[in-house]
Amino acid sequence: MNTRQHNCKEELQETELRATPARIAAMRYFEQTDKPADVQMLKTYLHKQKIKADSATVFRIVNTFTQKGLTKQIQLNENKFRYELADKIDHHHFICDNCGTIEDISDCNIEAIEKEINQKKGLLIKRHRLEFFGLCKSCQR
Amino acid sequence: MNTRQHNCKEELQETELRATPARIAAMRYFEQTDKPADVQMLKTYLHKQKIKADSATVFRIVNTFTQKGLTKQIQLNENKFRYELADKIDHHHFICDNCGTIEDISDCNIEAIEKEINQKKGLLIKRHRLEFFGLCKSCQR
DNA sequence: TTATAGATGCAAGCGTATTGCATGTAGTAT
DNA sequence: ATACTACATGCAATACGCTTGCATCTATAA
Repeated sequence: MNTRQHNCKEELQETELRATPARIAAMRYFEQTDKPADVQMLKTYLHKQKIKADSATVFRIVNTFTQKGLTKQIQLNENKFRYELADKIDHHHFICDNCGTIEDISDCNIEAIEKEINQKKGLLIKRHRLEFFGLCKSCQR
Repeated sequence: MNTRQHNCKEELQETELRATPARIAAMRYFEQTDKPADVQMLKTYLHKQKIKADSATVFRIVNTFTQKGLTKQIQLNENKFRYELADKIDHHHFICDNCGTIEDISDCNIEAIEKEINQKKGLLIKRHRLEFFGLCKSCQR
């Protein structure tokens, strides 16, 4: 659920990317759902929007989006990448072992931990990835 | 650096796995180094130990190890899996963007965060994965 | 409207990971 | 020590994610 309403076309032009139908629709996907998408999901979504795009194209789209900082690449213990908007406030994911649901988690205050690591070990931390696995509310029954 | 000294053969037998040369050597790899290994690395290591093992076999070895709880599968933003001992005390990884060095990080106290999430959202968290990315000490210069 | 840099489709190709089947071997019983 | 059996391995085929080269198409700007 992304409350901001973007003009996908403008957003693409701001990053010097041509506003092609496939890219506009992909952008719209990311803004309308908070489920990190893999290439197959995106491709399917595009087809439903009457835009048929080759897998290679979809791979290229997510790669350029990521490179331009629009999206970011994440891994949820699958042997493929997923992508989600990069400008969402810093958050993490919870993945249900049973049903696979992905839920956003925020307010983790990892920054404090990063600061401590920097002081202790001298590592310059730029990014982090944090995922939780377990059982969601309904799968606990 | 793992200070405990295991008898790899016994350890395998305890898990009802046959102590074949390839498995014993793989086990030894995991206990002698703290670098999470991918299949290629393991295969190369085995060859250096005069044990030639097919890639399929190495994949099967890490999968059975992981299934039996000896190792665990991790992802470091590459399109492949790595494996490391499962019984190491809870820790995380730092990966240098520049040179690729992997460093262990511990004492992060994620448990407190997990407890909070459980109370707030009712999610039952069983595992987590946390990785940091940035520049290591020598690459900062 | 046209020109052109950039995007796409298609097919080939690479690397990781899995699987079926025949063969080899560790562990066990004799 | 020997033979048996269940399990492990090698090999080849296959699946899948992802990338790339090249010809074609198109969004953008002149």
